[in-house]
Amino acid sequence: MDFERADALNGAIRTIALKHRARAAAKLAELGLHPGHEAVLLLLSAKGPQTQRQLAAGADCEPPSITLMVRKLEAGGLVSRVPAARDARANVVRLTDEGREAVVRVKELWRDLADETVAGLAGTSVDQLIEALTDLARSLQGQAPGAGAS
Amino acid sequence: MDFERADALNGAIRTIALKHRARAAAKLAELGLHPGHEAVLLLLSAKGPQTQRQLAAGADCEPPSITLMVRKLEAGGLVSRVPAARDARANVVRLTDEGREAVVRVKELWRDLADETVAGLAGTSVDQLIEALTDLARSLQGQAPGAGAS
DNA sequence: CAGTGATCGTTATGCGCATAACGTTATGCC
DNA sequence: GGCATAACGTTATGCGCATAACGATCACTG
Repeated sequence: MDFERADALNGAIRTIALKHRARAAAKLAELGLHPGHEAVLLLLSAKGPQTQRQLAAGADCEPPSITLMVRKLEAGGLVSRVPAARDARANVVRLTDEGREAVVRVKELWRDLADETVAGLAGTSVDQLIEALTDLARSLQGQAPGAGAS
Repeated sequence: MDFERADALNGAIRTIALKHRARAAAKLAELGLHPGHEAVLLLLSAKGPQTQRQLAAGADCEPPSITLMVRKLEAGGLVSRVPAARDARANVVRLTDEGREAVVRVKELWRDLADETVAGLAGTSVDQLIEALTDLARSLQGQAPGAGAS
């Protein structure tokens, strides 16, 4: 790939990441949340109570990030942490009733964000975009860190 | 858009942003750089010496971020800051000779990163991907923060 | 049963990025 | 010229995310 195409690709990813995150942050702020929190809440909503390790894996981030996010969500009353029954090292995180209400709003917000995100597309259909993005995301997710050109 | 598609879209963007950034960070670390620095260096390389304000606009970030990045790049000897001739408030940032050498390596790195990024694609062509991403990036860049669904 | 290694979670630290508040300089209007 | 307003850059602060180092617990082996 020549430099111009590479730069277009990398630069577009950078721009998309920044702007999308900024928009998400603006919307989440109305609920007192920050970017990343929605991933935890939606995961808990989709897959039920789970340990912080599982949350880290599901949210594509590292355990220390989960520690802080869960602490904030707990302080906000959206989530509760109880020691795991069979493993004294682990905590099981679950949604509170208040958390379940918040999830409803987060889901609406999440749909609004997606609508806004695709609102300005010029020549790309939403289906094309989603397919391309999910393909890329899956590719990056599974890839070993040393793959590709060296 | 239903929630599942919205979540696929938003989640894919989040994953792509995280993984792409992590890969970029790993590569840039070999040059003693951090994510974001490459954007500044490539901008200076492409558009010549410019003020920090212009860098902020070109790199899609805010002036305080530029202050710190430029400071680090200057400490690393890749960049020099001189007071602007016609405006005592502004600094003009330019590449040093060492910075120009670094740009060469950053460009190679940037191409490698792009190659790795598309290496695992399943059903999407590189051209489709780049077109979709640049379309989306341009859309997000120009959009007013309040547009779309409310 | 004792000891070794892996695993869960936390703390410490560092960077990118953001917003808010501030000092300094430039520019517009009168 | 004098003054209000805007613009450039910096500092302060806060969050997400990362890695590295640590204590506590589990699981596996001799």
